[in-house]
Amino acid sequence: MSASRTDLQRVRKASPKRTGARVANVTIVDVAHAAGVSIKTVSRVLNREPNVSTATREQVMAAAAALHYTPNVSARSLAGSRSYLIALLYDNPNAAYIADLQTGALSRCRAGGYHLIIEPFDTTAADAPDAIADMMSKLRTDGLILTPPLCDHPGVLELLDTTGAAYVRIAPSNRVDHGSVVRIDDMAAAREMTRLLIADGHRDIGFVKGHPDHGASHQRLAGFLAAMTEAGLTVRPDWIAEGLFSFLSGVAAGTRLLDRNDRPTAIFACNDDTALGVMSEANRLGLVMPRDLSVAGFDDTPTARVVWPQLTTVRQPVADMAAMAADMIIEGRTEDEAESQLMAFEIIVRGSTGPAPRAALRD
Amino acid sequence: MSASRTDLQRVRKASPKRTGARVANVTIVDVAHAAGVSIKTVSRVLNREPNVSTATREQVMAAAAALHYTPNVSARSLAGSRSYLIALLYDNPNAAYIADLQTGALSRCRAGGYHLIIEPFDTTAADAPDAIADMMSKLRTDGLILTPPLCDHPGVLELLDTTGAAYVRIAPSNRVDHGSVVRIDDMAAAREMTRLLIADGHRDIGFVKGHPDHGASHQRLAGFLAAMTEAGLTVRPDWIAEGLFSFLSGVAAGTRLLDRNDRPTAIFACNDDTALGVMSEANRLGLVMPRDLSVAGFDDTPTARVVWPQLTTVRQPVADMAAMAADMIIEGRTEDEAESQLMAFEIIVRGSTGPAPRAALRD
DNA sequence: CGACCGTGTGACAGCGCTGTCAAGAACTCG
DNA sequence: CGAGTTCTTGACAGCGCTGTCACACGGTCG
Repeated sequence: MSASRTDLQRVRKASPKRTGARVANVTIVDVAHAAGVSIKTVSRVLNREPNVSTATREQVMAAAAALHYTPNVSARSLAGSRSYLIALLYDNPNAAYIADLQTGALSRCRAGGYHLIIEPFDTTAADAPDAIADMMSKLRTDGLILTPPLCDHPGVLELLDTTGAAYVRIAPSNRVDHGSVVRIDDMAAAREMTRLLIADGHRDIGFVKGHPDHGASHQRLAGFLAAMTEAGLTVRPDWIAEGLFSFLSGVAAGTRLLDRNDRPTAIFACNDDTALGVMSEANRLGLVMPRDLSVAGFDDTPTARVVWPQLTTVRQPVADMAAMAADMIIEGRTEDEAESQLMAFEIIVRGSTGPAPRAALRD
Repeated sequence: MSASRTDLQRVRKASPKRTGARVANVTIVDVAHAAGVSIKTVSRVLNREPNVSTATREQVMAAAAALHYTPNVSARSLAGSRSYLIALLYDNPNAAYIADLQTGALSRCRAGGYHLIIEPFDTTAADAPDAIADMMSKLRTDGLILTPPLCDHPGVLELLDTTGAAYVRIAPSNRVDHGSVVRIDDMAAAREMTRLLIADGHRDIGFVKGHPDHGASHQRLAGFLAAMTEAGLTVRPDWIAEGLFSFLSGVAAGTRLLDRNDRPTAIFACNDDTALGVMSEANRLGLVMPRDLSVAGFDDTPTARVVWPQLTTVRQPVADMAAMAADMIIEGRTEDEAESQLMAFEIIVRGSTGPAPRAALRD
């Protein structure tokens, strides 16, 4: 212990070119010296390469630990083929969703000695692919995680395919079999949620669509329709409202569906923000939930637990999905054959849904 | 145009060691060749160093543009003193707050050719400083942005001071004159909000404290007390409830303050999440806002606009604060004398506050 | 008009690490 | 027991760039 401490002191003093103010930098040379081997052998041990004797390996490990050695990412990136950098690309207004993705990806990155670069991109900008290419050549990222709606951007996908970059798409909507993919079964989730409403006695159920650019929107609608059909219920076209995944579009949809005499007793919105908009409008119209109206969402945003009544919704394991994506990149599972992972969802029942009002007793 | 295009082709073909699948990498050598100068001169132009003739500068710029050259960050970091990497460190449950910080910091990073590394840290873990030191030596970050509550962690501050790392603290609570700082005047903001409630006729005002570890909590309480005192109003100790910045602590505070006969007509909570908890509890107790109770928060989280009624709150320019912090690091303004920036806040009046009920008419 | 200075430019070393190759040690087998 | 094979290790080049130094040139000044 105290010996290694002394070593450290010496090494620090010996190296002449420390940029004074920075953290002390122990290099691979110091470790090699301390362990009595060549730097290449240290490199082998650190990279878990085969063909190193156990004795050597342990010596090196001990020396590295004693010196608190941490390999320099830039040097590794420059010399080798890996940069230990993963970029998370997004263009998504939903802060909570992004935060969850980051948390998940970061947990896996940290475990693997990787770091996460986050880069927001404006999907609508014409030069989005250029900006991404620029970033990739600057940083030499080992892989990209694409989130909706970026994961469906044709130009971006084309760029990545032609350059052969490693990338994983999270919850893509179209071309689901294109590239490596991590997603949930949106259709099945929406079907289950609809079944829940039906089981509560609802027969007059409205639906608010999601943003047409997100493929999940269409799958969720399909799930809704499937559940209605299998229950023998008719779907009224005027009870299906447009939506854009935003709170305000939910308010507008709420007005369309609720500010009338023949309104549905339950509304299933394509995501939580929209559902919250519907609830806000229901409040304005004096409807009490779930007595007069049941509302269900999709995503389980933090806000869903905070409104009154709390929102019944579908939970996607967003963090787990991002962790899986990071994993696939770190382990190089995007290389040969693209992989597709289907993750489990969960229906979260809270106060915003309840038994359908018995028509005879009201009005 | 077509000439340079041809050059590009040739260069790509000529360089033997492209890792096939990656993005084509134009190096500084290619640019130097195309411009007919040495690589050092190209480097000078790219780094805006002085003593380059205008003619040379323009030649180099043209060649770089034609070749779509982007300097490799790792190589720059390894060879030079800057890494073009800024780390945003956080340990904060509030996704929206972090997302805003990221957005702000990223906007400035991108403008300066920098990249943002995000690193969550568990403040309570004993080895937080070690983990940060580890990250710094791995990545050689040019600077760190510390957010609450990390920006008040004594061990972390000590580490950064001894290593001489560049860092900026966002909204620190204690030792405000320590290191470079970006913040708002929490006390003034809380005072103004309280004045607003008083101007609405409220005399019976409750307060929910923030997390005791965040200095902002204390300053906000001080602002509240100052406004009450200057208006000649007495502050009832039993109308000041503990809080932890969380929704649940808001619910608990709501129970304490509202589930009784002599309750305040207005409650000012130290942040939005807490205020939302109070509102949730008010809803449960059948109180209608703002008729029976006014509630004000602090932060202007996205949720504040989404609940019913919408929450009156204080908006901090979170993104701007992070952008300022990134700016200070990029321009090296943390080096010599520490800088302290005070940013402007804004009172956002929405539906959750209104005139005080006239006591004579109710009860 | 020679000593001196500022300006513009390039040669070169080397940042810390990994990939390649070669060489010695240890082991196998007919 | 010698040739062939595998294991273990190290020397060395070089990734793409910046920092240092040196050099050539034109201008200034006593």
